[in-house]
Amino acid sequence: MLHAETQLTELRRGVEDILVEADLLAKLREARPLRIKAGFDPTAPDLHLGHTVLINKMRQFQEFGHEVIFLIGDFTGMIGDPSGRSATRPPLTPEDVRRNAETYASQIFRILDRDRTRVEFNSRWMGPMSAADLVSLAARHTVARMLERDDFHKRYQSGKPIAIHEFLYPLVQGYDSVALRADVELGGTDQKFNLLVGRQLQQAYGQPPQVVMTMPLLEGLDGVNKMSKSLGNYIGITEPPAEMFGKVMSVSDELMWRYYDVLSFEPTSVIAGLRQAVAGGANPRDIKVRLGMELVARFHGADAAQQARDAFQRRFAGGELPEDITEITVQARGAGLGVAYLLREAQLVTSTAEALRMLQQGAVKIDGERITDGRREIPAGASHVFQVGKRRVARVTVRG
RNA sequence: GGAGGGGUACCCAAGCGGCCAACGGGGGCAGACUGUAAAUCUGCUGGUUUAUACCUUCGAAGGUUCGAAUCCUUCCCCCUCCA
Repeated sequence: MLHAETQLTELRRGVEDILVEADLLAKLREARPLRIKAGFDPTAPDLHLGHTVLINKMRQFQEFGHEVIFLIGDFTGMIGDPSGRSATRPPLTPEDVRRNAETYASQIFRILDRDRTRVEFNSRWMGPMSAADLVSLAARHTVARMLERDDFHKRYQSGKPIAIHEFLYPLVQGYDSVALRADVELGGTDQKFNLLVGRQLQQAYGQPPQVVMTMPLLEGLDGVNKMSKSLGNYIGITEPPAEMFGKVMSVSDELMWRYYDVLSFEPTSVIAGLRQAVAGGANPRDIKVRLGMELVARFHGADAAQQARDAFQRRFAGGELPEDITEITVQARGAGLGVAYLLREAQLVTSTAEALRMLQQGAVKIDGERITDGRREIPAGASHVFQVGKRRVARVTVRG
């Protein structure tokens, strides 16, 4: 096992907060595999790179020889984390939970080592808990401490209702740490309060308190908002290689470094070297290519990464067409079809008005030749490659 | 319960009787350039068989007017202050 100080240096990377760092160092010095816990929602997972910041940290612990526990909060899911939202979630059936757990597995084991990951469900210990046990658990925490949590505090102050069961969510999550005898718990910065409750409960149950590590929320492709599916600024980990690579390349040169810090597995020393290279005049594009390849390789393998890069370079640097072009057939009206209508029928644009705009802006090419006349008729039976901008391409055949 | 402020296109936000398909910003798309789907600059950013035309849109429904996002009535929804 690596020297404790060395581990700590790498583990600190990309982390928002470590509470308490001295405790972590002490635990690492014990030179035993630590139990690293991270909890996940049992709702349908569709992970993007933002989520992987946390999973990457789990992997890092794993590489250092620690025991990683992937905890699915199937019991907690029935309560619903009160953080922020007011609407209660619909309860999940056991089948839902099992199916979601499988989906999780298929996604996280692209990063984590399956053989060294322990998957747990908190219903295992929460399910059999008796009412007396629950009261006993509740007795170990105080209302005043609960009200320290920001959203509880605000709601209490403004006289908005707080249901009793909402207090149970942090308690149960904290009790999970007791049940697992966790040494470290990982979570997003928004989970800080819940993670700290775990610390307090462990002490109340006579256990050494876990170390809490919070991970920052990753900025999305726009570099401003947090990465989220609803904002559309995300890179999903199941996206096809070409898509994933392209999205990485679309990140600004500045944001690229942020992604390097929290998403890359390259050692910090290597990244520092890359920064120096760019400062010395190296093309940031090439550094970005490197990051794109690392990420695509992680989720799709090295071959796919090579292909994605080569295709990208041929297409955008070389101006070539992509290799597999979508084939579309549209119906002629009379002897043929006007270009503007054809583009709409082929769904390369959403309306005739947009087609005319694109034509006017010189965005449309037929077999590589730029055209601006939307009235041009494509005769029935003809088949050409149509491009709208750089990214929309299709081979369109006009059927008579 | 009382007083006031507001609901405008994907988002924010101007307009307050005709020149409004509606300023400006963000986002998005496109072009140029390039070192890339970076940065920068420029243009576009309701729809319609391709249109100095027509249709739909400014919370909802009515009304006044030659003409309304702009005025009136009713209704719905948000926010702030007082109690």
